[in-house]
Amino acid sequence: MDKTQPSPQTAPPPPTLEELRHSCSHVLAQAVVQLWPGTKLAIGPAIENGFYYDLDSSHAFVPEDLPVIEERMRALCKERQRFVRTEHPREEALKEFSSKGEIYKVELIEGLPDATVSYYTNGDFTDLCRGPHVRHTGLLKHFKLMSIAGAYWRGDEKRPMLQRIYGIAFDTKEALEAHLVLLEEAAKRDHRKLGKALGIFTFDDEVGPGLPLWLPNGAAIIEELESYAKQTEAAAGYQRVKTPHICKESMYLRSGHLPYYKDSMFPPMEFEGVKYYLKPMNCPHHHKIFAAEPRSYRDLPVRLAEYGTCYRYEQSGELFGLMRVRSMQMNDAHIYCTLEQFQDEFLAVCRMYLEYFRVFGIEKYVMRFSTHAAEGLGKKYVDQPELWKKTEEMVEQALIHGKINYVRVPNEAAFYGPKIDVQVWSAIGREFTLATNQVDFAVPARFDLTYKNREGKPETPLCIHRAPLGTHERFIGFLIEHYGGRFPLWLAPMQLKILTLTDNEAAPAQALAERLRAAGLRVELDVRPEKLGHKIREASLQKVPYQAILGPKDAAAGSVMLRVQDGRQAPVAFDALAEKLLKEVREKTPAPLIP
RNA sequence: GCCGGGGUAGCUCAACGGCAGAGCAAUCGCUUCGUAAGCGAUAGGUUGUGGGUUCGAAUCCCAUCCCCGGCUCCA
Repeated sequence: MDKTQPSPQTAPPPPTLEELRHSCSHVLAQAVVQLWPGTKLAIGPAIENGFYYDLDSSHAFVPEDLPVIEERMRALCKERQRFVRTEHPREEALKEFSSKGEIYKVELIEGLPDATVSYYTNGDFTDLCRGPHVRHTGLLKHFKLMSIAGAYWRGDEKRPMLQRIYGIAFDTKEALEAHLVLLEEAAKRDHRKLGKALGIFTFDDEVGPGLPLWLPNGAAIIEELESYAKQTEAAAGYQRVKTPHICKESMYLRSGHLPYYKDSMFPPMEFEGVKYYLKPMNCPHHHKIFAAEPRSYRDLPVRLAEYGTCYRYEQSGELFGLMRVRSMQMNDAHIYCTLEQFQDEFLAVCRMYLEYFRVFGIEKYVMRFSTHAAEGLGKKYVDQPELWKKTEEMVEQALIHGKINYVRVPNEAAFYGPKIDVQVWSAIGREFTLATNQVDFAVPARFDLTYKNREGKPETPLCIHRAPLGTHERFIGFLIEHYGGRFPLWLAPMQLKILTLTDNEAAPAQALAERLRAAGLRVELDVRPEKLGHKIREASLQKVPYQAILGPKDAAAGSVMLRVQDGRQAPVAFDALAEKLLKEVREKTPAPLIP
């Protein structure tokens, strides 16, 4: 009923998501201050998919507060208060906020370089904010408060912990609802939930947190992944090695890991006066294999691969299902090569990634290229700054040359070289960090790794650390969510379930199962005296790719009715069944096929 | 590690100071059946663990372990 509404020609552009989200966080703070006067305000930025506000209140927020706060926010929005931006000299703002005891705002202003700072005011509420905001609160409609959480002030664990309230905001009702549907869908696909329901893995209090136990169905997936990886690596000229799970302290002192990563390693065990550590990575062991024999430039590149089990003492609060664990099986390999060979080797690794993405149906990916700190080389730098820079240039050139989709992220490199994190997006658009690769110029020298060059002089090789399939733990966690538990035939723990109609089919069903198993297929039998609908339901809930229905008519015809979960089906002769399924397994068909 | 929320049957959950329950799964019987739940019966528990308060504790308090949402971290 806004009579002053401007004509369409002069209508202001619709608010952007950033404006909506900033404004929502402003109104959130306003509502909280009204409900709990004296709450100190910290910061309320717009974030991907939403916004949050950090608050320091004598009131301890509980989830039940969220609807109360949200109701107050909606009341404020109904008032259609204009947001008014004002500029104030820095000193004046400092004085004003310190007089109010807004210590966090004071610190924020102190960190701002500009001579003036901006406030946004609506009604009687004013907040320090850079903006931008929407014109008035009436434009804020499609938002929802989601959760409360603790957050360290300025992300520093040594500083006070504030209370953070998260919300989401969109420009349309449809977008908000779509996002909520996505969250629901994500919850349904949660690998922890599906992993349990499908009998893939479990945790046990007495085994310990972060130490997954792989159940038979999980082990079946592991075996398939591993054999695929081994096949791929063999074809790419990798050699397989095996190394122990522990080693002496001196190796990690030499590698340089111990000073940096001691906190993330399980404490050492000591015997015969020597400390031994569980290995948190395979690199030093592989370096020792490289060093085990004299190497010539003719031998390079040397590619050593191992599905090595590593142990990392992740903090208890960091553990998360299969995604962050304390024992992990890595699809690891180290490539030792010359500077000249670097680009080809690096791109071959990238191509292996792309092939994996294709096979697993990963459509969106990005390589995060992590370099050294922007200013100087920082503490992580070991020695030889020229070589460090050169390595980064080499990596970046290889990425460009190979037309690899990458983004540059400064200051997140490993201590021995630049890092490439592989981000992928699952079928429902959730982001995962699957794997991380490093280019290492530092550690081979520390291990005195050398090869004889053409002139017979010793030279230090470059080392590429690569793990395209990451760890079994994280990769299978990703696959569960990516496929929603409906694995392609080659990975499915149970590939086919034979469902009988009457007792008369029990014997032929058993014979067929034995035949298929002998062919190498994972087959289960359901001969219980249950109705077919019941059996189909159970097999569907177990997400078995194929159901083979065997009734009197099928038995007479010498075939089964091969059914997929969505109900499509076709008869397949006993004699043709194994080959049909094996073909799909060989070809790694993404979804079950009905002839 | 930090802030907050949780932990009840194999699973999903109820009971919230007064006899610990339901559905599904399981077991046993009946049913021999054609495309996502056939019928009946039985069994299933030291309410995560250890203390405390109380006539009485799943319920209130303390400690501890584990899980969840975040923060921090992620070689």
